[in-house]
Amino acid sequence: MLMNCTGAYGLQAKLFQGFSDESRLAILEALRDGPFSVNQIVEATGLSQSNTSNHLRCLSDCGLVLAEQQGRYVYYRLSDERIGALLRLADDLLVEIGRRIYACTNYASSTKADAAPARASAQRPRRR
Amino acid sequence: MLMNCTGAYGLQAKLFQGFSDESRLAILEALRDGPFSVNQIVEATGLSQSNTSNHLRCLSDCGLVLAEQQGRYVYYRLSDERIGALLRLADDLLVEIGRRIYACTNYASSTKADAAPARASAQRPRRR
DNA sequence: TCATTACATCATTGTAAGATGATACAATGA
DNA sequence: TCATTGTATCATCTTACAATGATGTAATGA
Repeated sequence: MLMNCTGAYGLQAKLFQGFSDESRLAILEALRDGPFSVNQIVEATGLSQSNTSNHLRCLSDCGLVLAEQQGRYVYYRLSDERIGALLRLADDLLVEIGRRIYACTNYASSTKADAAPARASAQRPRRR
Repeated sequence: MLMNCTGAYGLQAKLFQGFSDESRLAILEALRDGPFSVNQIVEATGLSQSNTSNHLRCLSDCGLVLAEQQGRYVYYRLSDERIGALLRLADDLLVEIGRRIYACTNYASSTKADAAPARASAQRPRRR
């Protein structure tokens, strides 16, 4: 399953995990223009059909989208207008800290020894 | 590193990934009461010291917290007040969809054959 | 200079979960 | 009843990444 959500912040973490994937964000953004069938979402996002279904199941299980069957189509829509508000607020935040996030390498970057030198991180304060 | 953030929603996904961990949420919540040193955060959250440092590095790299060294202490604080607003908005959302998130099993639940029967999911619409 | 404290980093391990291709199932129409 | 279309599920692979314990390093004080 997605997470244990045992601790105090488990639910919140789980909610944010729903937003923490590029494909799911693309789906949620597409769904802001109204209910769409799976194939319409596939076309809008460029994801594969099974991948889209997987993410839709995740989003549906997490309560972020609602599904309604009409004939052989299943139409998905956002379950709450505050989802859009949250995405907008995140956009505001990104304006401020976008560059820092872009430079984010986390503590796994040194293991791959790829681009950014981990020992000479310029984002965090260095000792004198 | 944390993510590739190549696509259109890469930055947003990365931002939300910063929020998508229970330990990091606990740290962020603790930091809403003002700047704290690492040890203070360790005490407030109950995480191990190295684990706390790892998460703080992630949060710092992602721009969600700022670090300032004073003597041998490093004080961390939230980098933007909208972080608190975003957490509050998430709380509002959770009031609405909390139960559904709690029941979230995602598509990995069936592989472990543990609790919830995957074939008889009651959260999503079933065909007639 | 040495000990202690505060914090960061490293190496390792285990697990979560995204992507894919194949397949199953359901709804419609011929 | 059969073919087609729309969607869901499954098995598998691979990678990301959280946690841990050990160690490194900087700042302070004795």
